[in-house]
Amino acid sequence: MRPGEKIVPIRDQIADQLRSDIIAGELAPGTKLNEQGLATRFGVSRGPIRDVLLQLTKEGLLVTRSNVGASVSEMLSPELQSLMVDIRRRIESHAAKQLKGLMTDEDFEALDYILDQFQTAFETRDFTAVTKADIEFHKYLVEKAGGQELVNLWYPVVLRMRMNYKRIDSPEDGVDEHRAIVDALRADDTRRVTAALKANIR
Amino acid sequence: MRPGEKIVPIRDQIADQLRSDIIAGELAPGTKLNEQGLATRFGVSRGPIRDVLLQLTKEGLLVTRSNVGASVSEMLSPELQSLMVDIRRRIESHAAKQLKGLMTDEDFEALDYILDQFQTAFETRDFTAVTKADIEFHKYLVEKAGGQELVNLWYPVVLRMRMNYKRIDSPEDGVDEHRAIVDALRADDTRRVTAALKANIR
DNA sequence: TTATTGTACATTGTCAACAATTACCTTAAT
DNA sequence: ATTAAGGTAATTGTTGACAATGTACAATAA
Repeated sequence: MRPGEKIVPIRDQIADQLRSDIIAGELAPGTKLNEQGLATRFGVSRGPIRDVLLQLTKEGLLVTRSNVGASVSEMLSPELQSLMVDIRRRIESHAAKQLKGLMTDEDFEALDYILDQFQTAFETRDFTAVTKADIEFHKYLVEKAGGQELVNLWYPVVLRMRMNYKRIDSPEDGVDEHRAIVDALRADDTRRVTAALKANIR
Repeated sequence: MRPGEKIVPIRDQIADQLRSDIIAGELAPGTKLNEQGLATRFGVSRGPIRDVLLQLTKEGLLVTRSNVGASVSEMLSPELQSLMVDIRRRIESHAAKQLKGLMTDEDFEALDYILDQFQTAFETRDFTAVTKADIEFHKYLVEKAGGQELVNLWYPVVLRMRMNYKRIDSPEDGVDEHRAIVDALRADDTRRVTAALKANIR
């Protein structure tokens, strides 16, 4: 197989799809997810669907009650929301420290590519794609800094934060903010990276 | 049915068992978990086992590779470990704030009961039970303060922290530290609660 | 009318068989 | 001896059928 050609298990694809739907608000909080329905929709049996529902439940996007099923989580209380922001900042600040002297040309190339997608998505008003690119950008840094381990901690926090945003407050200056982060990373200036991240996370 | 008599699904019981084994160190990092083996051991089919493995993977205790299987996670790096401590303190400090004026007599009764178990477990040198009681204590507070939502965020952090402890450093004065927390809660003194929690989390 | 009980239906939980993928071991060539 | 290729066994992924549970509604009694 050609290197770089990666195989994505169907269950991950289904999970991505549902995550997008939830974050984009197409599945409103409280919406009940029927296993058989999803199975038919995605053309698989209920087995993989159950895996996906369990996964999204652990990520905080769904709430599952025994023998009843899964439904989309309600919005976070303001208190929890600000706690999430706080924790996410902590994690990414931590990542910024670890990244000192670690970024390679390939990394910057990858980040630039993600930012291009971000820009395009923003210009075409595809806010779902904007959100995905935004998450992808930060995820790249978090993974680079702390590996899958850190991503696993960080991911549920971001998802829960994103769930609470309306599509309207997609930041006009999101691209600039992210470019500021990349610039600070290029300068290998941890303090500036941290500051740029804090400004971007809200 | 009498209230308080709760039904625990077998899959949760299996998950609890495996969690204990991992945290107690009986399943060393890197140990591969065989689905069929676990199924036979617990007398169920592979279905529920797969659910459990996926769950523990999301909690960070296991690492799963596609088409290969699940194995016990490796220890955290010192950097990640201290980040975990930091985040856990943030969460429980947040909980402390929310608990102001919220604790009832029933709550204190429940906490005292957990502490009794803690004491007994410690005296009989059952360190697995000590750990469970310890986690149960903090979990009670976190859930009371922020509901299942907050527990879902907090739980993986605690589990990953606990995994890295040897049984030897089971604190001699764990009981006292927890009594201090309860006392501060009784006095409804948020600052003291926070301080007591911070001292206990390490 | 209201509360309760029983019944039918829909949905989730579990299971065992089958398919797909990976890991291991044997064999052969350099 | 080392490495590569092939085949076999073990393991995970998926499926459809069946069991267990919960929900909704209708019938009944207070």
